[in-house]
Amino acid sequence: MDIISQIRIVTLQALSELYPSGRDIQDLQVNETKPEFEGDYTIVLFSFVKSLKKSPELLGNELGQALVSRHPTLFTSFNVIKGFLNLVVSDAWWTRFLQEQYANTAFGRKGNNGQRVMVEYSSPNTNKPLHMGHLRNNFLGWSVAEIYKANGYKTVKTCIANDRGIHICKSMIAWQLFAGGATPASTGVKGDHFVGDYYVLFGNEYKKQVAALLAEGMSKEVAEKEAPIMKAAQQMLVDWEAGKPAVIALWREMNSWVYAGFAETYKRIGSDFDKVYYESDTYLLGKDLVEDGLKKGVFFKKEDGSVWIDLTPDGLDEKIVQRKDGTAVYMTQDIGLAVNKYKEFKPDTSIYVVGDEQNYHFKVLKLICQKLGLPSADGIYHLSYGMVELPTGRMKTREGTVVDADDMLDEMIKEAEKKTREQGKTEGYTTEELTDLYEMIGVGGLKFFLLRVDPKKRMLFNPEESIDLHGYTATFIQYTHARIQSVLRKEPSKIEDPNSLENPEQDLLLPLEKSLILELEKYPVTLEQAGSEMNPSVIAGYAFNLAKKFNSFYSVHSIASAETPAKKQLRLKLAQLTGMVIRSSMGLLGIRVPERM
RNA sequence: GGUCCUGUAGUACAACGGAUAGUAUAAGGGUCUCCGAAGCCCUGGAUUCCAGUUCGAUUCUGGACGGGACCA
Repeated sequence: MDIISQIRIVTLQALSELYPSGRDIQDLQVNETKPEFEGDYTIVLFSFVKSLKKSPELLGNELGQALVSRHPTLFTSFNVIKGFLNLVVSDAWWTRFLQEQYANTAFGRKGNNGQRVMVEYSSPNTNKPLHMGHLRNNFLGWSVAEIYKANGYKTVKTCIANDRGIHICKSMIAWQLFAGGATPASTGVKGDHFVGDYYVLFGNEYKKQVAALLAEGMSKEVAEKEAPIMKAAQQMLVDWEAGKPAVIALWREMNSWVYAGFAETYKRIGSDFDKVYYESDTYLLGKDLVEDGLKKGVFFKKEDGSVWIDLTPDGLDEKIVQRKDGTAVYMTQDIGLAVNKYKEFKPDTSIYVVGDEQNYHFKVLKLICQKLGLPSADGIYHLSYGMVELPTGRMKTREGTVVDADDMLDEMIKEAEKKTREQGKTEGYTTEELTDLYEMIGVGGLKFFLLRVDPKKRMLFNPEESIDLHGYTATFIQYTHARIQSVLRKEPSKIEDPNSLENPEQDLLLPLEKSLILELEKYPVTLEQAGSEMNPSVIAGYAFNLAKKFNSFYSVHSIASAETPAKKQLRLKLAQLTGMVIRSSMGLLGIRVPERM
């Protein structure tokens, strides 16, 4: 059990025995002691001085006295300052913790809890390549799934490919008009970029046509509707829905180019899915649910035949769920897909990693599902993340201000190579090992940069800063790992002698050793917190702090030539566990760590 | 018009209602005859404003002013 829980339990016990009157104390706070005071953990006394009718000082002293005398193996001493009871945890407790965990490769991970979580993320449109926003989405979704896995859940990673609709028709029309039969293979252009280029061409041509119509005296509104290329795209969408073979064939082919392109990028960033849904399969879903909802009286029909739900009692609006022509809206599809997901995987929780511009949509989705009485409804959770902005403002595809994912990855890897060369520590590496190392540093750096921020917050992406390899970065942590492995490699005497740590009187823990152990001990709790908050940035912050603590420790105390054999064993174990926890926590972010760099 | 999110050093990010608000960057200084200096150590700067709740507010409530998103 983790130390804070343990302290909480013994404290509650002591309190109820000392003061039978105040048994129902709930808000017991156990915090880390601030560095300027003596102690490891602190109990905040203010919250229950009132109910016990004692001064904080008296209460603190009585409680501290009781804790130290009843649990001599846990606490060695205490002090009371104002309303704070500071407890010193015994070195023996910390060394026993280290002894028990240093070889535990699954440290922090939980066993199967029987719960199932589905995480939908990535979900790209198939008409253009991925950009920074998609990367934040991918990294988040993948990492949250891994964090759940580590917390004992069964996870299903899923993705919905938005493979149909007007956007892809625009690329298709432009390709027909301007490509002259060119393909990714014939041009050597990556498939998603290739198709994206035609999407841009469509936009340019459309602008030209609208301008021409305006010059003829047409109003802006009419011109935007009448531009021939737009009409052609809309016709193509109609033909697609009618299943016209030539259109379907072209659609298939262009999508296949895009998928090939995506596959390359996914491979590079390590994204994977257990199940991919396609909008072309799901866009008609949900129609029978509309019928069902009408029957149940959850929905109502307007005079024009459109179907709505009234959410004004819930503080929202009326929301359309089926158009008057009987076609589905996004909401209906999403309900249908939610039902399908539930049928196939029975998740207890179904997480959607989608940008915060869709907060309203998901609120409504969940509410409708609940009103329909769908079993999946309560498990729906929108993991909403903020937009990625550039120093120049928001990214806009149409204004060409997007940062392309592939370009950014290339740049990061190039920078990693440059800096690694400057360091000149890679003697004896093969070419493949070098390539792998550059990717590890480059891709890892980008992932860390995007994951270190609380997901729900908007974040600023500054390309200059993102390629920095110092400070709060993946590289710093990777470096720490490499250096730990270097020490362990050089240390010929194996870690052994399980009893060597049980001599606390002789070998007190030094402050830097202790602070490192305390940090290591927090890993399981941190992992739980990251899971319950669905927040990988918690892990990122933890891994950084851990690396920092190790570096501080390492720069002062020698491992190889420790003062005593027992100290050496202790430090070797510390180093080994630190290395393992770094690897494990970075792994949850999808970031690999090198043995050397 | 309505709903929701958000405001912390020059910049980017932290802080279950708890002690003197942390960290990174950027300035400057120190540090490799000794396990990896992509490191370590030292030195300055911030809670938008006004009320309220509380022993205690960056945190909770209301308002003002900024920033952002969504709904028709």
